[in-house]
Amino acid sequence: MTDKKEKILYSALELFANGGFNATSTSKIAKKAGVSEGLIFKHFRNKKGLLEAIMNSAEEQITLLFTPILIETEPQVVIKKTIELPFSIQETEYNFWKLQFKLKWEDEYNMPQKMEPLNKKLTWAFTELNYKTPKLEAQLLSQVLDAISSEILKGNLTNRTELEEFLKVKYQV
Amino acid sequence: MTDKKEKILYSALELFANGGFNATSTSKIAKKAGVSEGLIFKHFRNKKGLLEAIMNSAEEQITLLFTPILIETEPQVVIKKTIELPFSIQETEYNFWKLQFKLKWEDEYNMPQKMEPLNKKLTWAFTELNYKTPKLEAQLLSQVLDAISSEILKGNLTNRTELEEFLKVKYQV
DNA sequence: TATCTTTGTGAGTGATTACTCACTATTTAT
DNA sequence: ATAAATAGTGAGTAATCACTCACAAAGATA
Repeated sequence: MTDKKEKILYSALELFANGGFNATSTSKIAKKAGVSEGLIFKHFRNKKGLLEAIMNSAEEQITLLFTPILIETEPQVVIKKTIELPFSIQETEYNFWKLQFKLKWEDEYNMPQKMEPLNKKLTWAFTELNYKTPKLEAQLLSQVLDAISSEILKGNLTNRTELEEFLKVKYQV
Repeated sequence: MTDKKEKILYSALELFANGGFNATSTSKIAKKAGVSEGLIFKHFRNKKGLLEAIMNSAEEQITLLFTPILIETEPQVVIKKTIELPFSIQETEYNFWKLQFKLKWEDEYNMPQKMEPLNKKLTWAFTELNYKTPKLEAQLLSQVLDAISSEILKGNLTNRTELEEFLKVKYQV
């Protein structure tokens, strides 16, 4: 990966995440990246290919986040680590996740099945802990974390640590 | 409000909600509405004015939804009615709310303070019911409902009634 | 009926769009 | 050292964009 190719990807990510895909022109991206507009099409074929190049790394990123939870054998720790997920997002990764969450509203990129492995594991954890309806408990918790992640990324959440502690107390983890 | 003006608004809403504001051209709107493109600008000045005309009715719609909860005096009923909110959205209103939720990701239209009255009322209800941290409970519940609304509007929620019942049992309402 | 206002049209505008292509500069392989 | 492959440029293109404007039709008012 050349330096300029990386700069294109990075600039596109920031512009797509904050302004949206359609509102971001290839000329803007080129300008921000400090390259000629033509180079974008050399490296990524077309504008959509540039978005897909960004999206492709999402798969790995999600795996990276989920793995420590999926290999956990203690049900309480599974829930604890899941709660910690949205609060562990680094600020340098905000643009990346902002784009992911935004794109979930586009039919083409809305892939709810990506959450399935985590949901399965959570259902198992709640079963182990003798919750009456573990499947619904898992669904609820993952929705809570989706909402919290959204609020964090939008910059609306002022009481992060307070909320994290509250959830841990609620689930006794 | 003339017939054609309404047709423009309705067509724009559907296209904005499903394709996004920037991806929807004024010529597409005119075509769908069966009017000349120029009429859009006669009625709404510019494309953004058209979006704002749609957004203006959001204020009233939210008030309409919140009022029955805000005037409620029984804390348990406040929580019950709040839980019922996302499940009471009519399918004919999906496009409208889809657009609202999408726009929450745009800085210009992200207005978290719109939820404040409901949050205040929920905090009061949880206080009455002797919850230890009523403010956080209110925050959590409204986030849950935000997430559920999103899933419904995206078409990802297959077990609506089951989830609604589960929440009511959880909050004993 | 005559006049004024509102509603509506559609061709035309300059600006911007995503993308191409002929070309040059720089690496890499032999 | 030379050839081939890759990285990079920037002017150019057709299509589309939001928007304007001169004008016509329809309604309201007098």
